[in-house]
Amino acid sequence: MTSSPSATAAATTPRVPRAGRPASPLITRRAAADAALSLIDSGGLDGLSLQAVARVLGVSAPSLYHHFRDKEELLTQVARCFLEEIGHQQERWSDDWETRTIELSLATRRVALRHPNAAPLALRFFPRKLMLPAYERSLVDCPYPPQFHAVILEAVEKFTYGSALFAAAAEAHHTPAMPPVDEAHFPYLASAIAAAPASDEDLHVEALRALLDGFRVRYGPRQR
Amino acid sequence: MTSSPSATAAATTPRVPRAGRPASPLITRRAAADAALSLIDSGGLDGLSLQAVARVLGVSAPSLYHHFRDKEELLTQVARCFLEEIGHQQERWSDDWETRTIELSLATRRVALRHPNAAPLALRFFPRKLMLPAYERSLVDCPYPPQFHAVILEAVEKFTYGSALFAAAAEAHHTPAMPPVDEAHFPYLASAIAAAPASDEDLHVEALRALLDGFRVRYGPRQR
DNA sequence: GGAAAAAACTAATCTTGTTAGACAGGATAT
DNA sequence: ATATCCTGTCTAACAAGATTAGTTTTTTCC
Repeated sequence: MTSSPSATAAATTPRVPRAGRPASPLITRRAAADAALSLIDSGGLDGLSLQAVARVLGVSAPSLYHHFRDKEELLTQVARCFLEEIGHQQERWSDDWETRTIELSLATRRVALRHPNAAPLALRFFPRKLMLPAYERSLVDCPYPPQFHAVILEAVEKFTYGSALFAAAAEAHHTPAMPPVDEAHFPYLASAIAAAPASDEDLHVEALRALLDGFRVRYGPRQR
Repeated sequence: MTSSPSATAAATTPRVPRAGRPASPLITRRAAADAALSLIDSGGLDGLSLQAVARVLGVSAPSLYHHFRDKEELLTQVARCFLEEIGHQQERWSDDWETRTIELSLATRRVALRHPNAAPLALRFFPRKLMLPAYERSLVDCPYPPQFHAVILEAVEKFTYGSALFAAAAEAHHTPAMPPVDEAHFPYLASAIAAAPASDEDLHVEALRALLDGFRVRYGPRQR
């Protein structure tokens, strides 16, 4: 965005060292975090080195320390980018509470799958402060009494991130979500898998719907 | 357990180098993983070095490579220890499906909180193969029709690990599960927190109960 | 115009994962 | 018994990478 076009050019060309303070900064926290995220996507979380980030930006590694206290702080920023992307998944969100809850949960899962290597960062550097508006938004039109709001928030959030993180981990390690199951040893499990929803996303939504049904029966108005 | 008492003694005494093959191996995969887990508990995941593990065992770092291909493989073993501990949390598990499901979920959460720094390993190196018996056990007496088993498994597992991992992360970083919330900006959220269950564990159980209620209403026998 | 701060650089350090190759005690087969 | 091989450890050395120190140039602000 704000980064000059020369920045990306410098990535391919061997970096030509410059001296002194440049007219406009070569590094922004934003650009560095974007570069890092992109490198993590392609090379894994452990594979990320400050040198690599610096190379993309066309600067030397120690220069990054002018913008970040240490690598941790850069990763914090990456986590922030990651979580922001969830909000940008959809132009408009549904007005119906249940529908919107499902939309948000799915969006989270999709972003995790788009950045499987970076997803664990969301766990390490979860910026709760930044999430507060989202929580508030989700409660404003929540159709259940306030004394149940905390439980509802907890249940939806933890299920959503649990699902997203595991899906990301499976994707990152190129392992199936479930290994081949010997029907002789595990007959119940085998038939459970055989009868499972076609796509993992369908499975996710169906599980979430069960939870939402639970809210209705447990916290909703008594029928009759 | 199997490790000789001299092993722990060597941790304090400066290691006296020995030559050649010892009568009985100084290193076992088990002892190494235990040592690593313990070091991770006290010094964090990033703080773990092979040298430190070796020091505890009273050997030199490269010796570990005779038992593990690389650090990853050691960490895999640590994750295995971690997950095993969940099963050892309770002597006997309830015969009632719902009760046992809650017991297992809570046990998972507690182990995560006992090893908050190690918990993320469960995500990176989830040994699905080893979990199969647990899945099967959980389905044998599941009171719902088989076509719903996959969804039920998914929902319970993902919520459980989501909750456990986030609780662990909060504990590891010494940050509260929820930051102080400005009542003026986020009135709904503020009152949700004020009315939340007293303990985080109560919150966890209550959320899980909502999910279990959801299964009942969605997959149980139609009333009337 | 000069001072101070900003933003980059180079050089150097230190920790760590990992590899290579040596060595010695136990196990096994003759 | 003895020669041989295997095993489990060691020491030495490397390469990568995070981080610190100190330098230099340019911009900005008075």
